[in-house]
Amino acid sequence: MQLQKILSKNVIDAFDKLFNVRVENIEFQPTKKEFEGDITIVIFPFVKLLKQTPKDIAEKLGSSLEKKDCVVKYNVVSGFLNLVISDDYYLDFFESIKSNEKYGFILPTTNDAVMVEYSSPNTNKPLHLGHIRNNLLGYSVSEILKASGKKVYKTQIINDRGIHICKSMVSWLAYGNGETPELSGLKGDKLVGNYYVKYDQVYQEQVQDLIKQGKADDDAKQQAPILLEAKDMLLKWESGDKEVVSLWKKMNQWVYDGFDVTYKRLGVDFDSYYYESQTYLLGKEFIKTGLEKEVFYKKDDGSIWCDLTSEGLDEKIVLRADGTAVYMTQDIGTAVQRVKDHPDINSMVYTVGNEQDYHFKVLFLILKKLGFSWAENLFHLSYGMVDLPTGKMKSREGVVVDADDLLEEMSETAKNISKQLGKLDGYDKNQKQEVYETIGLGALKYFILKVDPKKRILFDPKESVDFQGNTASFIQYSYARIQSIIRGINFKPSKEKYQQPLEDNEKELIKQLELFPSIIQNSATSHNPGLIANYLYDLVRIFNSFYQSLPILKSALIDKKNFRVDLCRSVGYTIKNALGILGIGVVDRM
RNA sequence: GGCCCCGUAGUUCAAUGGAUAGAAUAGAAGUUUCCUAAACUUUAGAUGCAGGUUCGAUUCCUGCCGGGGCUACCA
Repeated sequence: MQLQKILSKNVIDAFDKLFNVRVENIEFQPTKKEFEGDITIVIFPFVKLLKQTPKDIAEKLGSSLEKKDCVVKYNVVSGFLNLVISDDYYLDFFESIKSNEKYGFILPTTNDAVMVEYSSPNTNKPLHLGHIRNNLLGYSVSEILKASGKKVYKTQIINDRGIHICKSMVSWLAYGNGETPELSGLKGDKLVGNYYVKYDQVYQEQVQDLIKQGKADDDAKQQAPILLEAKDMLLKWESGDKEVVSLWKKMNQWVYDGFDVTYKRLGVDFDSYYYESQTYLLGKEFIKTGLEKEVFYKKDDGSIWCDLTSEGLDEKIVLRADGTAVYMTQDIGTAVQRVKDHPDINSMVYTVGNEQDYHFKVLFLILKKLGFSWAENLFHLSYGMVDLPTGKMKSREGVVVDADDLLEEMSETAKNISKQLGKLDGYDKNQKQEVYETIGLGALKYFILKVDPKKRILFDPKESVDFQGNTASFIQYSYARIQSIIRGINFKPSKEKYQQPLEDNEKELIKQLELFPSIIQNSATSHNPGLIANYLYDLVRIFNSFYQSLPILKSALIDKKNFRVDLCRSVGYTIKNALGILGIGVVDRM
């Protein structure tokens, strides 16, 4: 049984007996290292309730807890009751997890199922650094949720329709000369991206021309010929024009194939894909339903709106006057479709940048108004932009860090450093490449994930990914050292052999191990982006490996006295720091 | 203008309303008979400003000052 549960029960009983008061929530926190003790109860909240001084309460409570179960002794510092936990408790606990191979990785499965959406790129631009942040967040959150015992469906919404796609298509038709990924050797997403850029160039030129001819700015922007072409194509597409649809399919496939290469290298995957082209019609249906239910209303020009002013928001369009779908229409359809396809899900997470905070506020509200039960459990995992030293990334101006380029660069950097250090001599070519990828991508992933998602990241491709300090490579290095130690030992675990009191860093290790499952659980349930970012369970595979090695290592600590001395002196610090880096030095819920 | 997010050591990041605000880097000074020095030890250094709430505020509230975003019949 977990420490917190034991103590919680005892404290509640004690309150009942001593003061004749039922208390519900007991606050535990780790004892600061300056004081004696392992776990601390904050007394202040009870002062008003009991009308006694904090010291008195703490003393009474302390003496009643002392010598019970795992509490050896206690001390009181102002309003803090510090409890000292017995070594036996730690050892017993350790014995219990030592045999459990899955300890800390998977919590008991529940019936909860959640769908996590991430990535969701536009099909006319290659993936960039912002998508990398998105993918890493979404994937990590999925893994955390899985570890917390939930069934997780990883998915994405592919924006495969709309005016932007038509822009690339128009541009390719006009300037492509039949270019394909095979002919050009370009990744499909890159190729299509080029034509989107081309479209924008031509469009800007045409707008300028029109302005020179005396048109007003706004008119010029609306009347550029290439835009009209694209709009025309959108209408054709929506009406199912064969040629348009076939071109659309072809170009989209190029893009998907290109994306897949990037996803694979990044190490993320999806259980399903949703295409807006397949859900926007369903969305339109629910616009109709909403209109009947008077959740929406129609304006004179025929456009349909949702009035959210009573909720403190404004009016939002949900269907254009010409009857075509907008973003909101599609998102409503997509959400409904997902629940239809997966009746067990009762919660959804959308990993989308914070510039869409408002959109999701509105979407969730509309879905609630439409009366869906699952609409109560929708969560927007919102994250900040990734800035470059040169300023904001702007895809239209070509100021972006391309995802593929970045991944390659990280791997190259790892390669160069490894070569300098000469640590990989004796590995064959494939092994080396694998190590470069692990190190390079690990550095990137950790660098991005360690930051609170809400915050902007300043990313300097050249300098910011370091290989020292609070970095993935340091953790990887620790892991490698631990493995190398373990390789050298044979131990036969036996509690009886252990005579000496636990040393502080040993005790700390066990505490951390005990804590691990609750960290996962709290990360998963709190929906707190900060927690999620900091307790990333699935950050590269290194983390898993790292934790797997800890119980083994701890056994060695306990059972091999001779070895133990060396280990504590030379490796204790490594582990401790690695744990600190992983963000689990924060013992707040034992 | 309205709404939302962010302001913590030189820098990059932490801190369920709790004890003396933690790390890492960069700076200064040291450490190699021992498991891989991509390491370790010591040292100095921070809550934008002003109020409020309370036993206690980096955290909650208000105002200001900075940075960013949203405020499209774009997605």
